[in-house]
Amino acid sequence: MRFAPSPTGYFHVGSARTALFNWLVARQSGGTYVLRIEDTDTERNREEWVDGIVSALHWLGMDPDEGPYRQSLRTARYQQAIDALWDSGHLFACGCTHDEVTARNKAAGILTPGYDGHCRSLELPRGEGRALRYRTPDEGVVVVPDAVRGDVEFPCSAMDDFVAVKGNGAPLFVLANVVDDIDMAITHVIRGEDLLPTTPKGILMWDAFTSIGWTTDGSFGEAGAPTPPLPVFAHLPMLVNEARKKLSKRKDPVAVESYRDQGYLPDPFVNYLGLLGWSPPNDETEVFTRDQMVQWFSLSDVNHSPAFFDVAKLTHMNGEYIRAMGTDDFVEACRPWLEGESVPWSDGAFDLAAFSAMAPVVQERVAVLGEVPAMVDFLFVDTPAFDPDSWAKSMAGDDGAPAILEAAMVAYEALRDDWTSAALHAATLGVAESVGRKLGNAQAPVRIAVTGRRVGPPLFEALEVLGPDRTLARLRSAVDLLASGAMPPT
RNA sequence: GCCCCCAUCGUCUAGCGGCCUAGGACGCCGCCCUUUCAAGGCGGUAACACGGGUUCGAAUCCCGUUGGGGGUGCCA
Repeated sequence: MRFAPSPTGYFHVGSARTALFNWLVARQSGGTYVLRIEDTDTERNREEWVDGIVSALHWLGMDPDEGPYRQSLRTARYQQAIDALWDSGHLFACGCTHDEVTARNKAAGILTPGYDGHCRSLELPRGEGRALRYRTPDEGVVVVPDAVRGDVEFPCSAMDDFVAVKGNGAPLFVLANVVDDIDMAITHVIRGEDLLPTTPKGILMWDAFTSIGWTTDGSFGEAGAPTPPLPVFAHLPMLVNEARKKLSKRKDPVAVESYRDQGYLPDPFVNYLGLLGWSPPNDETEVFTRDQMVQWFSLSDVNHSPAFFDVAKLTHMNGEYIRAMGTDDFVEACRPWLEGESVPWSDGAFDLAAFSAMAPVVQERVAVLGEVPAMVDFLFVDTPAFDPDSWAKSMAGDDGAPAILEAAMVAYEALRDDWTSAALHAATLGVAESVGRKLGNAQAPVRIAVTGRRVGPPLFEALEVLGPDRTLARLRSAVDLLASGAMPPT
């Protein structure tokens, strides 16, 4: 099978899902999964997008068995195919522009799109500026045998003589696609449903190649093999946005790269993708491994209706996977987010040992790795960045805050030789009692003084890792800040 | 306009004629646990688009309607 994206932008989640389903069929059938870059449109393709596709597939754990092959490198082969189709009368030259066709249609009272067949029987010679159109049958139907939907019939009467070769001689999608599928002996064409309406055109062309005795050129195997039988087609339901429209590269968050950068893990990402348009046959669980997916997957179980890409559910699943990791693996996975360039602390301030000590309680609290730095930044900065709302509510807005902070300083000072979360817990409990509050309420000023926020990892574990010197210094400066009435640094 | 596809909770889905007073998951709401926040536990909210058939029996099969989507490029 082949995964055949066009390098016109970031790697799309819909493309990732298509790649996955191809990969699954390949893995379970012993087939070869080929990456083919469909870059015949030189205007819109850029090499950097090819790199993006390759690296995204690698991240997803779906490196191709072969490729990337590039259609842009196979123009000579397409030329042979064009000549063969021309010589056998399947193509005719047409110099009409889109505007001319529209104008003629309009003059004839037809306001709807479609080629009017103007040059069909003119027998124009091939030449610069003349496109080559495929002569579609006037009647009959083309059946697309689809592994997901069954046979889908398209009446030829509704099929235009479509352009197969541009006026400058460059092949268009359908032609390059079919020629490659033949040369590569593709057995399964698994792609998005948006391609379903163009499939009958490809089938027509495939049959034409068969009828003229077209043989493979040996670029992907044995030369001279006859055109293989039609592949199995499978058109996957579209991935849609909240408005139930096809996911748009411009308007929707579809770039796989951005999910990777936010700290989504490849395994839950692939797991979630597998749930879009398919579900395991046992209906026992939605969380499964790649191996299980390979074992259970079947094209015939793929749904027919569009699926909404739900980031909330993906995020939940990502969190489940994070929580299931071993601590060491979690720490390792976090490192790019902690040792990169956009961390909220200065160079060299990061301390892996300190983070590792906090890791278990952090791990339970993040759904994506990108949330980790904000969870532990207080450990690595000189002065915590204070959240204005937290300060306003539980410090400036709480008359009891200074007393709590003072009492905490005294209690913690005595703990210097027994600086453990358990001892800190007990001491803070004592502070709370002394001011007549519950622990949950009394720990708020301490938490803000030390971490800058009302919300964060469990306080006593955090204090233990921070150590007595910094903890006490922060309590001191919070008291001073409160006394001065000044706003804290944010 | 024409061609094609689709239709179960807000979302992803289970269901392939009786096991369905429709199950699970995400989300949302409530309670419990609790050191804030999470996590976890328990409970709740919420769906077979509509109309005809077929059948002893239909969410499941057929037809139609409506609604949504895709295609209709010298893009892929």
